[in-house]
Amino acid sequence: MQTNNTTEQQIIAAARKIFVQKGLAGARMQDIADEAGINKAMLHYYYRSKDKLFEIVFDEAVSQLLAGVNDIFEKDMPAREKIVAAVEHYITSLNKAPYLPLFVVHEISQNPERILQKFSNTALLPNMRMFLKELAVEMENGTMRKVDPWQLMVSLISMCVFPFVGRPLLQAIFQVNDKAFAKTMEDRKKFITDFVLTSLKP
Amino acid sequence: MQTNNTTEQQIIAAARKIFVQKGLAGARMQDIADEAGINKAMLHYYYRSKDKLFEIVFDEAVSQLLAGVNDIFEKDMPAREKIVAAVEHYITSLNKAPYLPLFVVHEISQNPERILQKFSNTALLPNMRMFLKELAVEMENGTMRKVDPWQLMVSLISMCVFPFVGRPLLQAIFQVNDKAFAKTMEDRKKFITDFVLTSLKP
DNA sequence: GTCTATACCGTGATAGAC
DNA sequence: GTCTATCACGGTATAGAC
Repeated sequence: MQTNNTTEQQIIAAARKIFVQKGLAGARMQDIADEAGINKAMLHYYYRSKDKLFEIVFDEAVSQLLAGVNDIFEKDMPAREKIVAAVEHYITSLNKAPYLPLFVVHEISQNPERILQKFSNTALLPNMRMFLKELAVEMENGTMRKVDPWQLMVSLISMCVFPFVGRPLLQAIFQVNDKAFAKTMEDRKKFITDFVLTSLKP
Repeated sequence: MQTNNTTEQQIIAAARKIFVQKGLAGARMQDIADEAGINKAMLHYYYRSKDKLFEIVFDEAVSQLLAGVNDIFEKDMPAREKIVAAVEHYITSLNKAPYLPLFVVHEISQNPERILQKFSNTALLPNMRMFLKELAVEMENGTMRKVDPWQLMVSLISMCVFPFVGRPLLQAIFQVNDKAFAKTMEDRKKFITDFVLTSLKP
């Protein structure tokens, strides 16, 4: 091979930026080409179509969102510590890629079928189910107040992820800039864990 | 006037459905025309452009999302009861229009400037600020555990709204159908209020 | 007010020279 | 591998007959 893979990488980086920003329908191949500093023809040379390119970016985004969380639930820890670890991991991770959740959620809603296969080859479901069982056991033992484990799980995810999804709206309502927002999310780690663990005290 | 406003209304209804489903960039004027049972030319006759039509639908959606919440915060009630009322109202309202939040949030992220003026002519901010102050007073008095009122507010919104935003994802992960989802959200009202009020006990 | 036909342009994708 | 030129299509929008 004469060429190194720099061009492919540049294209993917550019595609990631544009697709995440504008979505599949809103993104233009020209935008991606400009961002990568090449011309449209090259995009089709390396990746056959817009859809092919998008699929790569989308899959990568889903993996990034799910990575780590799965590992945490797998660890051998008390449920409470898993909650703390998950919140810590999730907010740190999202602070680095704040636009990912909205992108993924929007594209899934545009094409729900796309997501189904992605989940079949992930171990997320079994690990999450196991965690829900662990919660149920603690509640049965009386070491944790009884609540619906599923609702609890959804609440945890909501409290961590929603601020990033609703970020433009929240910033508009509460008048905070980007830097203040990131700082607030950093503080939010402690708030969520305290808030949740307090509510779960037996 | 020879014609009644049925056609206008049909167009708006169709536009609402298509725009909310596919977003501004993804929606086609042809889709809207088909949905309304007329032809494309009529769309431009009644509403000059796609953007004009979109703006009407979008403004309506924002109003629908904000309406009611504002009234609740304005009422003369203890903070705890406001929380209960807000959760009840919000989930009931979203169960009737589950795709609105994702639509609004996505379009705001595409064009953040659009939202700024909408908020300036809404009394949402002052009422919300007042509510935050009420929470702070209760915490000062010791009738409520001390937490950051802003983080609490964001958490409430998150727990109510996120399940609808992440609905396709949640349904995929936890394998529930539409009907079961609506029922689960109905149950969620009680979960959220119990969960939050328990955590806020002094 | 409602339709058909069409102008006009942007877009994804390809052909073909180098 | 990289570029320019171009095709084919679909999109918004308008003209103009009825």
